[in-house]
Amino acid sequence: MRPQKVTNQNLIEGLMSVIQSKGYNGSSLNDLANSTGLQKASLYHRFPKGKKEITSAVLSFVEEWVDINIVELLSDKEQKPNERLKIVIENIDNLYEGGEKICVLRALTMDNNLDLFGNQLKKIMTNWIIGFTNLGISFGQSEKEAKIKAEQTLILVQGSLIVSKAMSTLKPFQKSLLAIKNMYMSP
Amino acid sequence: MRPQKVTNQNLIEGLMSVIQSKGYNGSSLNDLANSTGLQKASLYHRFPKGKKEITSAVLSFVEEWVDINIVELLSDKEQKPNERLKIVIENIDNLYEGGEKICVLRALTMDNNLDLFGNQLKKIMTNWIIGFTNLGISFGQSEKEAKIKAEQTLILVQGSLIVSKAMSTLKPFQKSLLAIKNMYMSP
DNA sequence: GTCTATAGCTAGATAGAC
DNA sequence: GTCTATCTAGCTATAGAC
Repeated sequence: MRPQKVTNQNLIEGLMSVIQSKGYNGSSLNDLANSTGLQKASLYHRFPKGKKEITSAVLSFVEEWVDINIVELLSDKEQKPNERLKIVIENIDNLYEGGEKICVLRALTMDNNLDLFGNQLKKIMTNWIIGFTNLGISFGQSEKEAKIKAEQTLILVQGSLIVSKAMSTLKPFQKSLLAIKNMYMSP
Repeated sequence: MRPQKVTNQNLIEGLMSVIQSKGYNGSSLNDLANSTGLQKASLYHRFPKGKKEITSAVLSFVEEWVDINIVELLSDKEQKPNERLKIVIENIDNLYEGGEKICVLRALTMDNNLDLFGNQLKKIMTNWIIGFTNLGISFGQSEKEAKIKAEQTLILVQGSLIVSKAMSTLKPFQKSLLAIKNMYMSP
């Protein structure tokens, strides 16, 4: 067997950036192959089911990323709630590059793709909400209140990314991150 | 000349529903033609520049709809602010069919089509924000405060539509409409 | 103004050499 | 495991009859 030209890790990062900016239907296998330095046929060797499998792998990567960089951090009772929130907000900011990047999740919520990836999308969003719910509880909120606010954080991030993109200014996203902070830190 | 089989109005409504659910890259000319009852070639007769022109026409329709059913109503000083808000919230609810429908604007901020439709998207969102800013001012807010809240309404609607879609429940959207009401009506 | 037919192309996917 | 070459289906877009 020949040696791998590209590690799986680098592969996924390249693939994700294409899907993130062009969406599922907008990303051709040529685009995807070019982003990795491999040929189309080689991509099929790694992902026999083609674009669907590639996208699913990207979503698995995102799921893991969210678990590590959001959910677990927010749930870590060894850290003060203030500190947890601060770090996670920074992570979210970095993930979307300050609001420049489109969210992979949004890119896949179109009708034709929901059948394919709906379960993975739901899981990632559910985990995100669980993380922020844990944070709210640590801040002394009731579980019900914490859940409502947690859902709100997801809505604010997703919504502000759209508005930022369409209005070509990063301010709405940045302001929403601030609003999330204030939601928890001030009364 | 033969008679038109379909009026322009009916044409646009069919076309919009396809683009709304499948996105720009996800909508083929066959999809678009089928949704209208015309053949592909007939669509080209009505929209010589093809899919781009079709999409642009849909966005013009949306722009007009927003102007009439949101911006103008919110700015109408003959009506009490409470009343204006109530009616507009109902209109938004109907537009998205309670949260079932994807927003055309979102569908087009996605696939790297911003080069093609960015200006129209920006205009529609700007108008939306102007409308709600006028409402806020009528409620006694400062212009600055009103503008911030207006932008917030757009973020909440867009964000909650995504979350509703992904989580397959209409609750986030419905709760966000309520939150918008409370944003203006309660202190 | 609408249709059928088709050109020309690019998409996703596969075969087989190395 | 990666490559070149190629298949077929679907795409956008056009030509021309009615």
